[in-house]
Amino acid sequence: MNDVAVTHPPVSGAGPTLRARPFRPSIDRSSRIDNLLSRDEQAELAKLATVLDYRRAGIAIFSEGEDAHFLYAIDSGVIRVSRHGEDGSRQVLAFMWHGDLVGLTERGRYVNSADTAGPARVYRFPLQKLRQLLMREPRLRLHLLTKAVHDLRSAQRQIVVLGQLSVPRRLATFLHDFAQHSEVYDAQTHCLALSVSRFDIADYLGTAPENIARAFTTLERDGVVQRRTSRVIEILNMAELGNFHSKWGKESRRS
Amino acid sequence: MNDVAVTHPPVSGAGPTLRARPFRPSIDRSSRIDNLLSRDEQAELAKLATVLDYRRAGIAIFSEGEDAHFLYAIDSGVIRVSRHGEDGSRQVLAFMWHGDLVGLTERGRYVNSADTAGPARVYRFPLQKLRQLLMREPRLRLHLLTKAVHDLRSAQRQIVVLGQLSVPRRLATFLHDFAQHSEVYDAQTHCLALSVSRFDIADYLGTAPENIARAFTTLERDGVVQRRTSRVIEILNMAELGNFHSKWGKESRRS
DNA sequence: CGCCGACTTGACACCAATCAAGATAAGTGG
DNA sequence: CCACTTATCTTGATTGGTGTCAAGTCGGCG
Repeated sequence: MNDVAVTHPPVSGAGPTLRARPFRPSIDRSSRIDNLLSRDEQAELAKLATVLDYRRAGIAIFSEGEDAHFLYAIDSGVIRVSRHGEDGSRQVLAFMWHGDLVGLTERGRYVNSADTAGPARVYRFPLQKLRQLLMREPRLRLHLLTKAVHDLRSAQRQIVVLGQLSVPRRLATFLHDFAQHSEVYDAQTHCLALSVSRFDIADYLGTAPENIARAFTTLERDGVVQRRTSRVIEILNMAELGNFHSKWGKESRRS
Repeated sequence: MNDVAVTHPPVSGAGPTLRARPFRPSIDRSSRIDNLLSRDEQAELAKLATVLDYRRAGIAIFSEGEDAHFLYAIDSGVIRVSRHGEDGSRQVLAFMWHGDLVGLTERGRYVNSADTAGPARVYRFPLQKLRQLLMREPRLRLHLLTKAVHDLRSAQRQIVVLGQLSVPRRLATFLHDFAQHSEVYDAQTHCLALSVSRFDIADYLGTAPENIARAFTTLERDGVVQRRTSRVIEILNMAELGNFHSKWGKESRRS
């Protein structure tokens, strides 16, 4: 019944009944969406945007292989970007936050899948009109280039994490990254509210949920974190979490 | 003595004695460098370019953390893009080929290191002048955006490889990708000339050289490849090489 | 209050990391 | 051109980390 979205349906395909609502260029949290863009450009973008509200976790925004008609910009919530194997395996490529763009395509089709990791609001832009706007507004390209380069750096970092680090160290890195987002980290209490499941973390770090639990135990034993509940983690030593080459790491080999 | 480059020195820092030589917009192999660019734009780019010739493998083009002054476009050869751990470990992020751009930066510094995996020729563009040109030529941004998005897809693919696949399957994927480049793959004889060492492959696939050798043995046992020499691989079953989810794969788990 | 899913812990097998050593190829100097 | 030196590659043996199956605990929701 309430399983999906609301005021503006998130069903894929161009919904004829969608009511376009302007998206707010400047909200309390500094919107990274519209950095670099002038007022006019923002206004033009806003005319294209549709607001989608997702009520709960696990709702598909789009799936890999589908014909791509939209680009999505996240307003609030956390979006999982993932890729699925035909055997049922899943690799979470990234968790996306406020200001991030989602909807990477290749030859007109989505390369990845995206779904909600919890309640979320996103802006939806029709690719066709976005392309036209892109032709008219060269500055918008620079903006997209900045976004793409940012995502590229993140992806490369994840390659290093998966290629070099042990599971406990991967988890430490993940927690460190997650704690950079004030939506889920309270710097006062040093408490991190995980908005994703152990399955999500496991699929993001290329391992199994059981190993995530074990890795938490390891980190607790070494005194860098403390589980308040399974979803609320108190961070005792943030510096150690972010330190790639502290203990638990795999080791090197010579060239 | 001859350890480094030639007609146009590759030493970092703006070399005052460098002689700018126009780079050829269209060479025999379809140059992916200048797709989407008009003649005028190509000409402008050419005026900025310096040609660097690297004679042998292992020469650093730039290193992570350095102040970034140049963007590099590969003409011929294979370039390793990698990141180093303070413990001596190395993760090869990508092998770059003719037409690829190298020199990702963050806040004015190179994020990665790049060095030659063999003799190579690259074009070098001063970032300062490139930025000016970028302001004047909006189409160039679209070109760079295309490149960045391409690299992003490649990086995401590598995340899946490292996160999901066993070492033999990773090697199979690597060989499949390498064989897409006609510079090193002879479609007639089905022979792949590896221009990189076992160390390079190991660091690219997040494992050790010994395991690469073992993975080769596995692939041979299953009849998909055959080592002619350690650097020349005959490919017996290309389809199987590219099939992510054939045998040797790790398995799934449910959500 | 009780069911159910998410999380955790334990046991065990297996893949991969590591150390050691031998085989092959390549580069160097006589 | 050959002999020597050296790096690269391969194989073996052993250990440790992680995948996997199984069971138990915790917490939330009906």
